This record gives sequence, C-alpha cells and structure tokens, in this order.
Amino acid sequence: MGNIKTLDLPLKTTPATIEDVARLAEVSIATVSRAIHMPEKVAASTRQKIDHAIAVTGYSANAMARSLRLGRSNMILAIAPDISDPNFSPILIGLEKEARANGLGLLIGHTQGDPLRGIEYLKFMNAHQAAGMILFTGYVPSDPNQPAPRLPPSVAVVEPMAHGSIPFVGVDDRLGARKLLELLLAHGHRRIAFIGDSRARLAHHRRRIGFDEGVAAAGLRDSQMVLDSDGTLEGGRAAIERLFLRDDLPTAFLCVNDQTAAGVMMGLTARGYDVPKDFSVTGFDDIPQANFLSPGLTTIRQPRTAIGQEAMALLLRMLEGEGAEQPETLLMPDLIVRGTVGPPAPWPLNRKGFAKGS
Amino acid sequence: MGNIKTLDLPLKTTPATIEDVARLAEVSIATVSRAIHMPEKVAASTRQKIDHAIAVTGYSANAMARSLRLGRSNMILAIAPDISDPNFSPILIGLEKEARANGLGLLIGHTQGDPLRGIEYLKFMNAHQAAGMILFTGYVPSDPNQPAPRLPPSVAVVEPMAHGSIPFVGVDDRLGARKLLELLLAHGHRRIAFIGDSRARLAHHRRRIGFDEGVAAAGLRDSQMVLDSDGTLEGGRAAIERLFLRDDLPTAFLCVNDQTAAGVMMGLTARGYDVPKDFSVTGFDDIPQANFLSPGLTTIRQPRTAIGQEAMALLLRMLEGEGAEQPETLLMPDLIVRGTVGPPAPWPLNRKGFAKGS
DNA sequence: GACGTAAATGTAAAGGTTTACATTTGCCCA
DNA sequence: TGGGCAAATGTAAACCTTTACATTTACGTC
Repeated sequence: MGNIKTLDLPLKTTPATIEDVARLAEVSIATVSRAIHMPEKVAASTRQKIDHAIAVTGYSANAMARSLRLGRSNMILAIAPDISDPNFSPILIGLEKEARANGLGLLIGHTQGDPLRGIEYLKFMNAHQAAGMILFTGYVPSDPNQPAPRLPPSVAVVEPMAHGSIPFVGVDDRLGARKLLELLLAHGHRRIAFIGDSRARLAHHRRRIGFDEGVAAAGLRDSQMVLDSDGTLEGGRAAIERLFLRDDLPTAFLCVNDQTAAGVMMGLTARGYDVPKDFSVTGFDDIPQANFLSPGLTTIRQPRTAIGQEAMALLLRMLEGEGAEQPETLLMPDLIVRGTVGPPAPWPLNRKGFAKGS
Repeated sequence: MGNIKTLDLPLKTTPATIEDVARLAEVSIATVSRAIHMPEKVAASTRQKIDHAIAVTGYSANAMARSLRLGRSNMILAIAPDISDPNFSPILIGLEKEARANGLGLLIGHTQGDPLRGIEYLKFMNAHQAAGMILFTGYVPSDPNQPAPRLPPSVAVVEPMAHGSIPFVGVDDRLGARKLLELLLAHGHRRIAFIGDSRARLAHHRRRIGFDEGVAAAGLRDSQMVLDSDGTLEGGRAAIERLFLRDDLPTAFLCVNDQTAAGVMMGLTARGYDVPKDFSVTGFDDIPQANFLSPGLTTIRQPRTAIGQEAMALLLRMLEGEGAEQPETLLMPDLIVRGTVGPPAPWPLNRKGFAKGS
C-alpha cells in the first residue's frame, strides 16, 4: 500500500498537502502538524517517517490555510513614502533579510507621501492580517471616517513617530550633527550655518538640536546662523541665493541632508566659489550620490541595512510577546570624511557676483 | 432585531466577517459574496442593503480565507538581486502602483545575486500561492533536487530571460546604444570605444549589438574598439588604466552603463584629462548619480516607473487568462544630453602620465 | 497480572470565503 | 387561476491547517 502511494504521487499536479504527507507516513494529519511545529511531542521513529514523507512529497504548508487558522499572516507590511529613496531602499533590504531569515515575508507599500494612500494600506493590512508593520512615515495612517483599527505590533524607522508609543529604530541624528560640527570646529570654523527645516521632520529637528548643542558647548551662540530650506537639492541652491543677499556670510555650511548639501555646493559653484577652499560644506545620510560630487561630500553615514535588520529584529521580538524594551534604538552614526571640509577662507571673502561686503 | 444588531456591532473587537454583513443586511452570506463579486446577479434593492451593511461594519474580506478558497493569493512576488539598485527601485514603484490599483499586493524578494536564495523564494511563493511573479534576475530560480515547480504567470524586467518563454518588458537597449553612437558620430567622433562585458548580461549584450550596428552603418568597422569591463565603477576605472598601456586611443567612450562611465570619468580625471575636452563619455541608465558627476553625464534614461507599470499590467492581463501577446515589450529610451560629449580632441593627443604616443 | 500514569497519536471542529446546486420568489401568459 | 420560466436567494461543501480534547499505547509498580 505504501508503495502504491509513493508511486501515484508524481501524478499529482497540485502541490502536496499535509494529508498527502500523513497518508504516506501512515499517521494522522495532526501528528504531521505536530512533527513540524512541536517535534518534541512526537516519537523519534514517527518523526523520521514524516520527515521522509515531507521530503518525498516536497510538502510545504499552505501559508493561506495556516494564516486563516492562526488569524494572522506571516507578512510584515512596510509603509514608506518613497521606496526608491536611496535612504530607504537599503533599509528595506535589511528588513527583508531579517524577515526572511525568520520565515516572514515583506510586503511593501508606497504612499508617495500621500496620507490618503496610507489608509488604503490600512485596509489592505487588515484584510491580510499582517503580523506587523514597519512605518517610514512618522505617523500612523488613519481614516477619520472609520473607528481606529487595531494596529499590529509596529516599529518606526527613519522618522520617529510624532505621537504615540511606537518604538523607533534609527541613527542618532543628534550625535551625527554634533560630530559634523566638531569636525568643522576642529578645522577652525567659527561662523557656521545650519541649512534645513527643523520643523517638517522630527529627524531633521534632532539634527538641529545636535547643532545647537555643539554651538552652545563651543560658546559660539552668537555667530551661528540658520537658513530655512526644505531638504531638497533645489532648496539648498535657493538657500544660497537668498544668503548672498546678506552681508554676513558663514565660512561653513552644515546641511540637514545630502540633497541640501548638493544644492548648496551647486549654488556656490555657480557663483564661482570653490569648495572647500572658499566654503566648507557637510551633508547627512551619505546617499550614493554623495561620492559622485566633486569633491566628494563629507557627511554622516546612516547604517541603513543595520537599521532595517535591527528594526525587524525588534518587531520580531514584539511578536514573540515581549513588549518593546525601549522606545528608541539609536545606532551610531559614521563620520565619512571626503573632500568638502577645509580650513575657513580668510575674511572678508572676495565676493563674487556681488559687490564686496563691508 | 435589525436595531439590536446595529447596536451591538461596536462591541465587537475582531474585524467584521461576511457573516456580520449578511446578518445586518438580512440575507445569506452567499448573497453578500455575490453582491461583491457579481453585482449584476443580485437585485438592486438587496445590493443597496448590503452596501449599507458593509459600510456600517467596515467589512473587508479576509484575504487569507479568500486565497485559501481560490487556491491563489493576491500577491505578486518580485524577485530582484538587489532592491536598492537605483535602476530597480523605481521599477518596484511602478510595479507596486499598478498592483495596488488592482487590489494586489507586492511582495519583495532579494537574492543578493545568490541563486540559492532564489530557491528559497520559490518555496515561499509556492507556500503563499503567489498569483504571479516578476523576475529581475534573467533566469528562473530552480532547485535541482526537486521536480520543477509549476510557475505562476511571470514577467521579466530589466534583464530578458536567457531561456524559456517568459515575456520581457524593458527599454530598447539596442536602440539606446544606437542613439548614443549617433550622438558621438554627429559630434565628429570616429574612433569610439565600447566599454563593458557583453557576455555577462543579455541587456548589455544588446547594447553592444546596437553599438556594432551603428558602427557598421557608419562604415567604421575598422576603427571601433571594445574594452572588457564588468559593469562596475571600479571596472570602468580599471579599463582606462589598461587602455593607456596601448598606443591607439579612442576619442570617445560609449560605456555599457552609468557606473562604468563614472569609473571612466574618474580614471580620466585622475590622469589629468578633461571631459569632454579631451575625451567624450556616455553612460546608460541615467542613475540618479549621473547628474551629480561634473560635468553631468550624457546618457540614456530608462523609463523605469513605466517599465514597472507596463510589466505589472502585462502580468495582470496574463492573469486574466490572455496569453502574453508578444514576447517582448520594448519601451523607448530617452537620450539625456548633459555635459560629457563634445567634439573630438585633435589627434594625437598630448598623453599625460605617459610618453606621448607615436 | 492489574492498575495508574505519561507519552503518543487520533478525531473533529473552527477559521472565512466562494460557488455548484437546490430552492424560493416573482412574473407572464394561456 | 395555474403552470412555466427566469431571476434571486439560500444551503452546504470545500479549500488546508492547527489544536483542544479524546483515545490508545507503553511502561513501571504494587
């Protein structure tokens, strides 16, 4: 009889079910299930028969049936405003890697920065009973017309949550900014401008705080400068244009991110200045483009893949039932020194494109 | 009675099921299911009651149960060697967008170029009964120890399949290379080198073919030149080093991709040459970094998001039962002219770092 | 040798949906 | 008014798994 079963298996065209395995191993399906999930509960000899049957049939459990029964899928939903953002995609890799290693799948959601699309995903997540969520957005999407849905365990990355108690995994922004400032100070800079909008994003706000702290610690409160900029390349360039309408120029620019720094560099180059001879510039993030600027941008590298893995590992622990042991996990920022920082130019600088300042 | 049901609904903590809806609408669950999937089969008045009940309960079908019953999930699995590759991530966006618009989810798999990991995903896909697959890898992962699994409908992007009949959606590589060559010819170049390895990747091979065709059409068969390079920045730089050991230099470099072009530019700059004064350089792909080089890289832009959307749309059509109407969908490449192409330098060039050539 | 106990295994229900088939309803026409 | 037919709806099975509970088996002890 066993023989017959072994023989007619290749005829089957649909994937093997637990029943096929049970039949072949001559046990009940319950025992097969147990052999898989609680091996210590089944006799060694039986286990062996079952293992063999599994190998022969190529059985792997139907995840849908399993999820249905368990009331929870093995999918983690990652919601990001822009998956192609070079800051995000390596995090996705880290997330995916860690998830896979634990038999979970990573489902991606892309909101394009549109909170409405977030609501869609909420529905989707609900329907799919995602086991957990990773949020890149800094807020929980919610539909005002519906009662708040129960969220699965969630972890925030990149941008800490504005409200609520969702744990955050990311780089230590404050410390990163501090490191950059120290570098500029070490080179002798005293008039340093921070370029960025510290209100829009909490992560950027923290960079600003690091800057402020460093400035205060060095006793330079009066000579600091802050220029608003929206965090884009264009914004960086525009900030430079506005700056040169003024008289008091800094000798260095600490930019809230690399895009801004690139814009600043382009703005300065366009005016005929040289970086780092005339001005020093620093970025933040170490996006892949940073190394393609000339000179290469001195910046802070985010340990992106590590952030992803760490975040997923934390989520996994939360799924095991342990609460998040700490609200924030801050990873060490790496200072990447390339070519955009040098000693300050002698003051007053020979202004180009404008009459010389007083 | 209807009242009572409306009232006790808010007490429920688990998501509403089809049964909740049916009870509230005072119909059977079969009718609810029909109202959703084949609305024309249910009376307008009933439909209305049901719609109302759905709205009240906030019902959305349990995707797990649905998939189990249907024997197929509403997940599309995308397998890419590297999700963070700037060439890939915008395609992912396109894929995701189109998938979402049709109620499907995008599951991502990251092989890190390791074929073994592909096998894992095959298993995963099997267990999750993915409705379809998108392959970035150019081959179907397979486990030699297992009988070939039945693949769901699949579409290849980025890299055409080496064997088999999986339809491909991508840019017209041949035409792109041709356009670049025409541009160089129009600037007066006659000695043009192709840099890249045309064997490793089929897409690269096609670029090479476009190059060869253009060269032949211009009657320049003898003066062409091909330098092997592995498609990385380092490879591009190395190719330049090797080149300068020889006597006969080209005046322009048609690089198989942007990374190679960046390497070439860095190699040339390191030797003291100026691009485009001494040499012209072109890339392919228009990765985000291309615009950060100085001068900006003249290259071919891949319509990446469109590729993703088109690929998913095709897959969706295949899921509807229509076979792939054509094996290849080639999207138009865009020529992006920046600053790395100019007229050829007078020959012989004053060699730097080496004795002048004969 | 019988009994008690623990270990191993089996039985059956439940999870939410879709759909073939069965039943009811409503309507038209003779 | 009743018979026939189409439209609308209902009933119940199936998809595959996990697990509480029930049953069998094995073994040690008196």
